[in-house]
Amino acid sequence: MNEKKEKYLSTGEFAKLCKVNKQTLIYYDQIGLLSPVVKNEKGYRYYSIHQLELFNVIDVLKDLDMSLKDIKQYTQNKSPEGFLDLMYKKKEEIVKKRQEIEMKERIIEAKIEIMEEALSTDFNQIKLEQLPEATLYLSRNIENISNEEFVEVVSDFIDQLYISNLDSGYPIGVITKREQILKGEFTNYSYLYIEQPTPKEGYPYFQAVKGEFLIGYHVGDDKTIHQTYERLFLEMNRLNLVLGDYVFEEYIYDTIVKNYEEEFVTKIMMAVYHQDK
Amino acid sequence: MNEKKEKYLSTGEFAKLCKVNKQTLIYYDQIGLLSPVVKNEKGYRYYSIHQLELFNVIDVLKDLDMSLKDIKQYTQNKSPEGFLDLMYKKKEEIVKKRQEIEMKERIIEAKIEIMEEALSTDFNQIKLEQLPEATLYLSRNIENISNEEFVEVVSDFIDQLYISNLDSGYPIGVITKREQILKGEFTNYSYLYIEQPTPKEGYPYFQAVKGEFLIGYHVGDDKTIHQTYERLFLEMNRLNLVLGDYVFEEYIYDTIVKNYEEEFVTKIMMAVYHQDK
DNA sequence: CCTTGACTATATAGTTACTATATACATTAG
DNA sequence: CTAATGTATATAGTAACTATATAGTCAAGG
Repeated sequence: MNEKKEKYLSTGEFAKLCKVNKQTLIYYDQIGLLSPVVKNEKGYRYYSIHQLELFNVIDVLKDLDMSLKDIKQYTQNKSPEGFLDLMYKKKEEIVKKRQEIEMKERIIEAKIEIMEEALSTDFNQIKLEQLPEATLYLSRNIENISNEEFVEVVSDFIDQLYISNLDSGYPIGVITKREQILKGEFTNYSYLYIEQPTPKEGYPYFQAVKGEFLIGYHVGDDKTIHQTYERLFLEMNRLNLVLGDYVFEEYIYDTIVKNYEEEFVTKIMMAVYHQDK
Repeated sequence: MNEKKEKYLSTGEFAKLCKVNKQTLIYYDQIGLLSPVVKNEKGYRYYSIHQLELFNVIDVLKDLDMSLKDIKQYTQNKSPEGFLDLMYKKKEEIVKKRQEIEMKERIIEAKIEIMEEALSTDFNQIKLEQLPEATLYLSRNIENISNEEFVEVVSDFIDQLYISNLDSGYPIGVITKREQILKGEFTNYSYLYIEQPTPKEGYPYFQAVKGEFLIGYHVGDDKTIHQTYERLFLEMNRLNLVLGDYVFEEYIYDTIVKNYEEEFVTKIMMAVYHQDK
């Protein structure tokens, strides 16, 4: 009969169950966070399986950015009510954490999509394409803006993306109006934007665009982008096209995948329509 | 015209956008992970907004347990192909990470459920209840087992839970057969089990149970559990019930919410049937 | 023009949660 | 009975910040 004898686990065995280093358990014992139920005369530690549940709870709390000190605070003053309160709080935190992970997953997926497209694109070719309707989240107007104002607009824009969970992982692009383009002010942008593949209801500042676009790629620094615009204008003339209201620019290769500005690639999408219409 | 002048952000401004401490950016500059595009003669750092995208990528990689050293390794040797490969790899990792978070969310939910039930329960009362069908994941048989064998069974059981994603957050319980109960060997358990609220197809070792149960609560150490069993037997007699094949025990209050064994609470669920049947 | 307050910088020390190493004693398997 | 494996303590090292101390910079107001 094994009624009397309780079943214990050595430090090594318990560490294996917890999937941590043995030293970590010794450390937890030292700081008084999780001590074995029994310590024999030789100083050997013995844990009970019930302590595995406690370890798992500690592990979850740790994952939710609770310091070992704060966790210890709780474990030294345990109660069902206190634990329930803690769990209510941590439930909210873990939902937020999950959403952040989901967001990061979307970012990775978006990067993969962009890179795959880029790697199968000939940057010398100019294409005429019918682009589908898209929903864009826009910044405030940034025409002829000062550096300080620009910083503020960008900050607000990024903050909005963050607090409203609008970051789709797609790159931030810029919109330039026909007016500026015709004046040759190719970098006097009007808005920042980010595409929203699954737009949410109830958000303002969205603008749908749809129609025919002339698409070209600029390789190199922004300062030389007029060269690519000239190539695009030539192609427009050749195809008997007229410039529409807006031009969209997106970085395809930027500081994330290239070390030098000369290797950066910007995708230029000009709204156009047929002259004979 | 602001064509020539590029727009820059100071360390403080950029830190706010990145949602990190200014010191962190200085640290990243020091280790050569992310340096500002411009550093003026006074040593002031100026970042471009494009660097925010790079920071975000670094942040995602960091979240996926990549060391700053390894991230630096990549950033010093950038290429679209290399980045795409990295993203493919990290996509898999983040899916795993999300699943782990989801699991932890389930654990928290299960703890809340158990605590809420416990807090509204009178541990002195013995109830007769019809329990619905439940799917249980069982360990190997642990009757009359030695300590070493027990450790192995528990390890295998926990490992299986982990690798098959079967941990529902519900507590691990024990099953004792009528045979042992009648012999008074209340702690000579036959199996460990964990309830599976959403059982997965294709897993063996599952056993459904359903029927009438006499439910009581033991407050205190396992060693005194015979006292509660005696109370349960009295109630069985009073209600003209006969012991069924199995008894289930689950810890309701254990080392997670109570500091002393005398305060632990075990829920005992005895399968019973009516004598006159 | 000068001062004040908010910014910037560097250098260095401290923190958290491990993790590794060195040394010594204990237990168990052949 | 020895070798291999396990345990222990003590101490030092690590990663990624984070805080502190000290000093230079800059723009705005009196």
